[in-house]
Amino acid sequence: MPMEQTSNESGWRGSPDLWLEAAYESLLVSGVDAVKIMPLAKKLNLSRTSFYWFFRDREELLDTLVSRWREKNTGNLIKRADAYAETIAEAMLNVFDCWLDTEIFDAKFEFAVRSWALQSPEILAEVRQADQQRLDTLARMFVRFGEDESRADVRARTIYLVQIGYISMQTSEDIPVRMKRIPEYVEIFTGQTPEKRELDRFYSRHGYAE
Amino acid sequence: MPMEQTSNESGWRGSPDLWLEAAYESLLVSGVDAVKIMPLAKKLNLSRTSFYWFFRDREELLDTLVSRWREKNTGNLIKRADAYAETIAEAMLNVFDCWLDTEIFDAKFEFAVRSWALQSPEILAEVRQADQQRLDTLARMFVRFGEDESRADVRARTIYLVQIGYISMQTSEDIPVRMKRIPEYVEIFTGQTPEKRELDRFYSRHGYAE
DNA sequence: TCAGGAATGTACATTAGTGTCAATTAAATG
DNA sequence: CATTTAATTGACACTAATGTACATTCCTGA
Repeated sequence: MPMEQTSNESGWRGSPDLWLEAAYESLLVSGVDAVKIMPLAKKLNLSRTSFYWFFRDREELLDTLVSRWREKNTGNLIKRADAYAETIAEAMLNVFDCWLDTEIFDAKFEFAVRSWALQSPEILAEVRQADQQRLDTLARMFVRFGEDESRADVRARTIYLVQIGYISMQTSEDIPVRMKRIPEYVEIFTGQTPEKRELDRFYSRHGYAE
Repeated sequence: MPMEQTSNESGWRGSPDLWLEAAYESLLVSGVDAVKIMPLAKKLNLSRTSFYWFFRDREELLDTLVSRWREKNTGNLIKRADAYAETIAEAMLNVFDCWLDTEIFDAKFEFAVRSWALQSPEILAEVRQADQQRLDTLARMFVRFGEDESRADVRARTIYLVQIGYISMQTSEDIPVRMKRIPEYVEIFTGQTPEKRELDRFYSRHGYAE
């Protein structure tokens, strides 16, 4: 039976995942220009050159990071927007899951990639494509609940832009503060007041008691 | 009479402004890590070392860029939000001026600085302070028109976040598209439908005819 | 017109990164 | 236990950037 190839399960110290994880962390806290082999090696206490055993070059490492981002963030957002809901308010709350759970949507990762797009046309193209997909999905959600196309589009934009804006602000308020604002956001975004039971379902799903 | 010290008015080829302008452009199109003396020198067709006549070092150049940003963007946004208005819809439209006129608010500059904040705690502190000032001003605007504190706060956030999000998306739609969306945004943001004459005043101010 | 300061350029020393290669070490496997 | 394979390493060659020292050029005003 083959051994699991993740991390340092095998007696050796290094592994692609180890380097990738270190790269991911550097990207998040200091941006793409900090993702350099030398500093990563120092962080991992490995010789710089052993990196080349796992990756052809720095390029390849960065490409892997992008794939990771694409799969995680865009994928999950679309899933949430398409999830079952009885009212538009409930659907909205489903989407809000993304903004509260790092497992579903990685905001720091998102910001890091968007900043990266500034210096790389290829990344910019990736980001634009993601934005388009996400906006389309959100607009579709409103149409599903009877909003007309043009209105659905502006509403989708509002929601999405607020979130991207929030991410760009890099603020991290504590959960209670954000939870308090939720009903008001739902109302502004959908034009509908959420039912108490809808909110309760949402709060409980996030392990939050009023 | 002293000669004007801007640009290359004075028979010399170089000047602080020349370097600063080149730095500004590089920052905008490729991010702070592209603001390096060697490439700038190449761009300006000057010897790299003559830079040191005008600036102590790279640090000093970057500091100058930050001051520029602080003065332009935050300053003007606050002015717009405090401008005279008869209704909240009109006030909102005043603020929208920022999002349509590069002279008033430099969105690319804004994004570049925010991305820069990722790798520099000092810049992050600057950005946070700016956000706070801007949000406060916007909230004050809503309070002025009778909104209660908590509601004013969420509304201010919504508007501001949408704009920051828009900037982060780095999309550049043409003016007609954006203009079409304006009335809907006003409605979502303020809860009030703008009067025709208010919109007309806004459109004409931006040289746009329906 | 020429002295002196403003601006530029050349040469040098240093640092942080990149990637290649050949030698070596350590685990897994027969 | 010997062999193979996976992973690690140090030495080398290279590039792009930083900043300093010093000589040179060019404009300006006395």
